[in-house]
Amino acid sequence: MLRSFSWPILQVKRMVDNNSGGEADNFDWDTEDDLEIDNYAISAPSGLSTPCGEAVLGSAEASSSGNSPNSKIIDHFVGMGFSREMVAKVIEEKGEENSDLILETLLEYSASTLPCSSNSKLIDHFVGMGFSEEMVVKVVQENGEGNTDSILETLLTYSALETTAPVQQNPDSGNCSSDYEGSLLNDFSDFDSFSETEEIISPSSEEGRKLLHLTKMGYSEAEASVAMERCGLCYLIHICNIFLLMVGRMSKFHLDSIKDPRLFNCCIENGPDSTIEELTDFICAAQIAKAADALFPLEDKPFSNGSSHKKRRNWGYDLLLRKKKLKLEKRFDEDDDVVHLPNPMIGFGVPNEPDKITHRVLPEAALGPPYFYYENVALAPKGVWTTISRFLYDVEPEFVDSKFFCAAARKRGYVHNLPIDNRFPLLPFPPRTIHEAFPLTRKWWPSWDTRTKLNCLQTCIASARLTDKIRKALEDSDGEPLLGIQKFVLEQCRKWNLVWVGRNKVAPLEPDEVEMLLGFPRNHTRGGGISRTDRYKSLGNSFQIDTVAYHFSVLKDKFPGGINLLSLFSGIGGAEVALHRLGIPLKNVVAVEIAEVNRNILRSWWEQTNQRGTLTDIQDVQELNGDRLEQLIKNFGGFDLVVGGSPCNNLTGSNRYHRDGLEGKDSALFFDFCRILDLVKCIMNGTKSMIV
DNA sequence: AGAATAATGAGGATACCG
DNA sequence: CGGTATCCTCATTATTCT
Repeated sequence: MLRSFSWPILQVKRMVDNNSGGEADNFDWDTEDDLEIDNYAISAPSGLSTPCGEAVLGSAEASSSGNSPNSKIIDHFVGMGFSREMVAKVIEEKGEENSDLILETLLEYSASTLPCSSNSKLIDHFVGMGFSEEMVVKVVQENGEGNTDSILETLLTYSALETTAPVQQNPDSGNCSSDYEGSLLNDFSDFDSFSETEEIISPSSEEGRKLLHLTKMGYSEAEASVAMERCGLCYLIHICNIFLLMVGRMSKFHLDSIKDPRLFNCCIENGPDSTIEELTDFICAAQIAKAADALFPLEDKPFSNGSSHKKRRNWGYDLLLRKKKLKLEKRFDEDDDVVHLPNPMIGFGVPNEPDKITHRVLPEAALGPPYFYYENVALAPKGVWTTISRFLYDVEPEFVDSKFFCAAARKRGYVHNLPIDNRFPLLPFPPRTIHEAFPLTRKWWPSWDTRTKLNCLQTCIASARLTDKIRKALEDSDGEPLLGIQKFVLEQCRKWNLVWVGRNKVAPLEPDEVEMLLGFPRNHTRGGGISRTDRYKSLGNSFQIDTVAYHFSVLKDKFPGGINLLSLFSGIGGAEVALHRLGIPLKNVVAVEIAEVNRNILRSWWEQTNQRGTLTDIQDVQELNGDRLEQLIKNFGGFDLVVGGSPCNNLTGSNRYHRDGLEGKDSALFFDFCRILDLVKCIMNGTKSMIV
């Protein structure tokens, strides 16, 4: 019942029906990996000890009345949800130096005072969570104020009734037994279609209230709309709140982590199996990660030996996700929503091949503006593409192997909402075979190496030792080498993309040869202080220009005056180069790229090609929040195209150590793509309707 | 000389296909 | 069930920089 997709074309044309309609998974209420509240209590304080989340900071500043030395620290803790008096008292007692100690004490106090706090305080507490005052008063009267758990349960049940009753008749919904969470989860996790869900849980009369509710909780209005549009996040938050209340704390800090888009994934992946335990697991992991961020300011980087702080940003997830992965593996065995890769891998069609598809029906939510284009490796672990598609408005991925465009294979999936008729390729055609690409090597090519295409260009090259070993093995045999040797050599050549450069001599490709194969201008990545290793790495992570340009070509007619481009994970500028080579003028380009070498490459290409538009580079996708986007969009009136190929290193088979799927610390940045795309859509639609 | 940076070599696992 | 492909990471060593 769940996870049924609507990829019309795929279903009709390519998919052998695999929708066997498995039974609904049963609920998993076991507590095999119980959340340890102790752990939580330890981890969270350290995280809270330093100002970290924007929201926390923001609220602290907003409410800050003076600049006395400890007003800030008081505000800090007040921002976490503690009362001002209590914070002041504790700071008086313990001094303001040791924030860990302060927090611990605060927690002790609040744990002991919460249950017997004054009636009005208790009511405020729940009203602060978004319940209406009347409802809270009523429920507190019914339940007595001693048992906050049952108050919350009842509140949740009531509010669920309030929103679902008009549409859905649930005979059990009247009682507030312990399985209420189950029914709630069933309701909100019915993700068959978001629009349907939306109808059920947010009838139009409720919408404004919910939006208000979310904005009150610290969401920007745009984010709140996204959340509501997506899956009725309100329920999710309620459920998380149960846990937070149990732990005895409720603060913006927590909400911050709930806002993490990965939570969507957590819930959606688990579907009806989502348990409180899993959700709380998730939050806990998020807290740990956040705690790490807060604990170690940017100056000292204990986890990374020098480079990205992205690494530690996500390390807290590892614990959880490893656990979760095991569970998922079990479940996915029965799951049959696996994306089948097309064979031949030509997507909706490639130049010079028959079987083109020129028409498809996109889900309404997917329609632009803006156009979007997302790319990643085709051969990702099971379920990854299903998730990606689900997050990108259920658009069917287009799987294309670049071997139909150039002399090297590159199997990639692209999710986009571009038109697909009247595509045209870049001219001149690049070399399509190894011999065309490297004519000088032809005379060294042995007859038994029958390759005509290279394999995927990767980020690493074969070692000198390997090519030496191959040379020796070949020299040892007179004339035609033994079949065993041939097989070994061929295997290594395929694995490492070796080419023949002399008698018995194979070699890895040079960086400029890779540039040529990928469709970049020669020396695109050369010079400017970039090491050879980095060149290989950047190139190996890049788009194949001819392939991407073929997909982008449909934009040429639509944007004769030029295009505004938001390029996420832009790397060495594959999207920019592709558009440029198509002759589509680049008006305003915002490129987000973490690696400095890559930003330099793009910047120098930009200058060398005498671009007349403006290039804005941003270092980290995390910087690109609603405010920043709003400002950018206001400046030049919206993006026409949002492009991104998020990190694949946790998806690719080449990764021996951390092939963790979409949850991997780098590949999880996919969710930032979604977040940003959603924001862009919201802001642009918002501005349009305001103008009109 | 010692620290920072770059190059090197070794090293499975997953998933698909026939 | 073997054959095959995969935008790779880690520890160590070499090189460059200060």
